[in-house]
Amino acid sequence: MKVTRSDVAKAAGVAPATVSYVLNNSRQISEKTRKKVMDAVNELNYQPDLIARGLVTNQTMQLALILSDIGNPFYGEIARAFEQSALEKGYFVSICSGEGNLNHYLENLVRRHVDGAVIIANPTHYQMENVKKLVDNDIKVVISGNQVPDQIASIENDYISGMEQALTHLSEYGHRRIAYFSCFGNQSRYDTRIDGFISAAEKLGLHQSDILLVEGKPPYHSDLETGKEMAQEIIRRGMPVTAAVCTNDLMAMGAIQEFHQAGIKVPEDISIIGCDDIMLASAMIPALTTIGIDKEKLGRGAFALLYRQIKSGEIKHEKVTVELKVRSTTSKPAVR
Amino acid sequence: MKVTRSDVAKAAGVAPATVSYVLNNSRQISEKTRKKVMDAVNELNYQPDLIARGLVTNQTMQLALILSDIGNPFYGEIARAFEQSALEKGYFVSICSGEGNLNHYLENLVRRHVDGAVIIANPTHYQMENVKKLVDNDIKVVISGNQVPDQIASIENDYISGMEQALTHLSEYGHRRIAYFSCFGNQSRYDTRIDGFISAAEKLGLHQSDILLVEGKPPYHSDLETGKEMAQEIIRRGMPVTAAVCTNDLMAMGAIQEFHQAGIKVPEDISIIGCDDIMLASAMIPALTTIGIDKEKLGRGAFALLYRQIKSGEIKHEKVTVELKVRSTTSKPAVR
DNA sequence: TTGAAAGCGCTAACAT
DNA sequence: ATGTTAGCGCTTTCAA
Repeated sequence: MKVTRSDVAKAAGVAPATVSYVLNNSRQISEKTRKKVMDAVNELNYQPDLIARGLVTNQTMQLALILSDIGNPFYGEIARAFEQSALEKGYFVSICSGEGNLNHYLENLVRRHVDGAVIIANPTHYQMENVKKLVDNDIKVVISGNQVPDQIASIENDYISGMEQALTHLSEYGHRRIAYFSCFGNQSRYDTRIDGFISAAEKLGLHQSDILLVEGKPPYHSDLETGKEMAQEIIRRGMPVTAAVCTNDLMAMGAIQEFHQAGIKVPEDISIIGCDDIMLASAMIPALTTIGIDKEKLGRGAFALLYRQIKSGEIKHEKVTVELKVRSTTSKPAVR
Repeated sequence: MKVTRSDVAKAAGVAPATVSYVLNNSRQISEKTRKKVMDAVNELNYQPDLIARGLVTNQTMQLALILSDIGNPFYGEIARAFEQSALEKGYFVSICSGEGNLNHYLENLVRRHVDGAVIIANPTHYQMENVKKLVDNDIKVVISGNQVPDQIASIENDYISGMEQALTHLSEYGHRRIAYFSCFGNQSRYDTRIDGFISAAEKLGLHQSDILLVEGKPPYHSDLETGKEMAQEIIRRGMPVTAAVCTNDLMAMGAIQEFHQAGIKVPEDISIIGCDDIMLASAMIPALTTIGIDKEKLGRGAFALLYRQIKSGEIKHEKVTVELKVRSTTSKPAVR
């Protein structure tokens, strides 16, 4: 049978409220009473019911982490970091994934009284309007990977710098004709990667006709399959580029595999750069050159931002630095 | 401001309870009243508060998925499948990961009144005793990857068959000296992989002195690093085997990388077999030969088992078939 | 320093 | 067919 506060009160010979007071440290309590209560608590192994508490305090000590796809190791690694730091502060985290249904989740959060939510997801998978509803219901929100209004906290990777590092690296090797494999539409301004790619290309003096933007299609997946399809497109077009930068590592890996199967060598025939630096990027052979995202920092940073907002209401916008990891899928282009 | 049941009742001109009755379909209601209520509900966009409801029904429509490491794509893919099917039935899922702290989580679950929990984790990361506490508190439980008492439902992969398939495959290629890289201790009986390996080796008539069990060390991680270390050990011992089967793909990938760096070719010099068939196993080059686990089936099956138990109390033990995926990290051993 | 009592938003047993 | 009422287990205001 479940032990309640009343059981403890009875055992300790005090009023039920007193038990709450000592457990929450919300009142001066005599040493004697405190001891009586604590003894009973330990004896009965009493743990306050969080649902009941939540009903009155409107605090559930529960956070939601909303992700495009928990099966993607990139999100998995972020989730690990986020969860770890949330746990340290006593929060429970619900991970909400499942591509199409993100809106459904958002509605659920207010009914469940979560204290806060972090959204790290493809912007095409949810509506900002629904996020506003969270805010209206006093649920604190932190977003990554979208254009957000000032009133919503955010944490973003510095993709502009990342793309510049990537293109500079390729340029130094002598690449002039470079593709970008985007999981978004070319007109999308959600993501700064495309802009970063374009402006870096300009800065390096690449001809506009030499850069090739391969765009994604709804529902804008960013997985192995997407990368394969884009590689196929490059092959179909007769290999008009000597290098390609991809939206993420999964797409890069898919592309590499596709090229490999077509007998096109990476990096000899085409250099490939990914983005994210998932754990396996460095383990594959050849090791993937990629724009390294600090997933630990992103996950922990997102929590810190959320926590701060819950505690003090402060809304901040943070930027996380990224660093190109030069490995073995890039090299000088073959002379011809 | 939050809209409550009373607001709806007032707007519809009925008693608060009536609102509950129509929403829950728990009583005969005249069409007229039903319409009045539903109109008010839609007008005000009322959503019953799940915390309040949970307090009285003791049902939270919330499930916990307890995983060793959500950063490991194997678990990520399972989580995706589990979450998907839970969502279809209206459940919310909290993913609890973070290696050392699993016990901490288990305690939390009863305070949060989750309706059920699925544990797919390294048995060394939690105590069965704590699981019993869940059961005592009427939280339904399904476990995978551990030895469970009959009263606890389970879903297991048929590793025995998997190992037999793997060793038969190697044997057909002519391998006689084979290692097993375990993330567990050799004495561990949690996991059927070791047993499966040993009995398959016997069945195939391999000499006991030809098989080499490399065992893990506390805290029994099963990641890239572990695989690397074990590969080093094989190298240090002068390559006494021509093939190795690993506890999971991550370890296999780590091992392959380590061998590669030492100038030992896979599969020419040593054949490697993984286990899990994570998404990237087929994408890497060379593609990984691995014991394929049906993660979709495992995740969905775990939910189905849990759901059934919640609805009818029925406790079942299920076995999921596995299938060796022969790819490119295995070949005939070099003659010498 | 402690106790009593109201109420969080809901369900369900009891009345009408 | 509908309304009234008693809790669920807790926090917190008000009283002593």
